Amino acid sequence: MTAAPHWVDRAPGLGGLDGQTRRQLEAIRPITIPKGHVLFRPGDEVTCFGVLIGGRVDVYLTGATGREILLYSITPGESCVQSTLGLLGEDDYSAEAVAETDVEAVMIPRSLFLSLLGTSEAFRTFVFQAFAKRLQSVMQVLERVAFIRIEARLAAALLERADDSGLVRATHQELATAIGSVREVISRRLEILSKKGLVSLDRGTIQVASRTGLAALLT
Amino acid sequence: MTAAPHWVDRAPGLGGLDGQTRRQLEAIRPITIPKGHVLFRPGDEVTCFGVLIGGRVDVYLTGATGREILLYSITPGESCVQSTLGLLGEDDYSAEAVAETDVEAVMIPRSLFLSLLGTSEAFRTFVFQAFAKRLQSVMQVLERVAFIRIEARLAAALLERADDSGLVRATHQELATAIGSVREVISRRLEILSKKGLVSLDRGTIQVASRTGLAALLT
DNA sequence: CGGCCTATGTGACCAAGTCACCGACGAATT
DNA sequence: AATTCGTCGGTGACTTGGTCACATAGGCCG
Repeated sequence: MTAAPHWVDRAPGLGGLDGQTRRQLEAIRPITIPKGHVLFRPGDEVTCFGVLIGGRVDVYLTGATGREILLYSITPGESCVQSTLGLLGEDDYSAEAVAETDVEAVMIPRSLFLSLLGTSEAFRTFVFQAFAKRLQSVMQVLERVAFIRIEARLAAALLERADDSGLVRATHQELATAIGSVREVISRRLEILSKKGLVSLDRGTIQVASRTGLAALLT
Repeated sequence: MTAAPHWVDRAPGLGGLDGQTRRQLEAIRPITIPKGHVLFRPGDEVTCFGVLIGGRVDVYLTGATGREILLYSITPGESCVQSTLGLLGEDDYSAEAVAETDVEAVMIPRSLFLSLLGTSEAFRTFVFQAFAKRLQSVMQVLERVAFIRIEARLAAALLERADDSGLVRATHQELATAIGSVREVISRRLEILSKKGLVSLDRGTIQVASRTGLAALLT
């Protein structure tokens, strides 16, 4: 039988590790986290540096009124930048992370994390690039929320989430959170899109009828 | 006569440099940039890692319509995280940086920057912490724009900018950009605040009359 | 069937942004 | 002093988006 590759080899950014670093990381056993579990909330103390091996974790910013907005999703091979923030800046978490699927992850303790940063160029690069990527993406979220109108953001979200047959499995609430709006607004927009024949609606799903029609709304 | 301290000693985060690193940095001569100069625009290629020694640089995100929102200000001792993004992530600038005062800065070439990251723990910490700080602050901007109503954001901006006597030197347009809104909305809000007796208005300045009154709007 | 949870629909209203234009002030020039 | 010009601020009409309160409606399970 062929053994599954070790998790270190399943994290794309972690190539080029020297032997010692690799052995230190290999010694850590991945843990599994059930779907729906909240990995951390605002105010939680940061104790580990998390690297995702399988599944998906969504990170949300929560407002005082309970409204939430999706900051980014963490996919396999990516690290949790919120942890980096906390470990380096001594701050607590300011966002909330939810396991959207069952999740497999590696938790690197603070002390090892800090030591690897000093000793391993490859590890450092991994952490830095993850950082850069997240800052970019948070800036993009800000740009969209601040400058792009709902119709365009919604169309983009639908196109992004549609599978091969054009089906989007999401509630209006989920779409609203993803683009930083509220359910009622999304419901109304979707109804307009459906009257235009661009989508058809069903409980829990949206069928994209015309990708080109939606794409025309992106400007 | 007493010589002014070298610029390396005027950058708070750069303590604890080893001798070699320090000498490499000391060899770079600061440059001066006149007030109003645009240091970079979206799409510009990143060539250097900038550290600010004196003055203030504001970094804005610009929307398609020309609307701008202040991402953060760079003050002495701080680095330009946009540069870090570009140097590590191979991306071009996505924001615009404007010298708000005459500015004194040190431009560290890409090659030296990358080499120092590998050889100097102190330099690495400096870069990382700057990174963490900016990501935090961009997330805060997003949180405010997405969740906090204009009145509270404006009150916060006024309190933050008021000098000892409560005077704020800013145009309505500047305040609007700082909090991610538009001039007309700010003008109207300010008029309401002035009718409530919390501020008095003049061309180019706002006099805060009641800090406690403004503070009550922050919730 | 009846309860219950979740998803969605809807009207009224409020908050914020857009557009177009006006007037007021001040500095520089004539 | 009068003219010109650029910046700053005021205003009305309108559109978009968010809030609140409540109404339906489907699906699941006892």
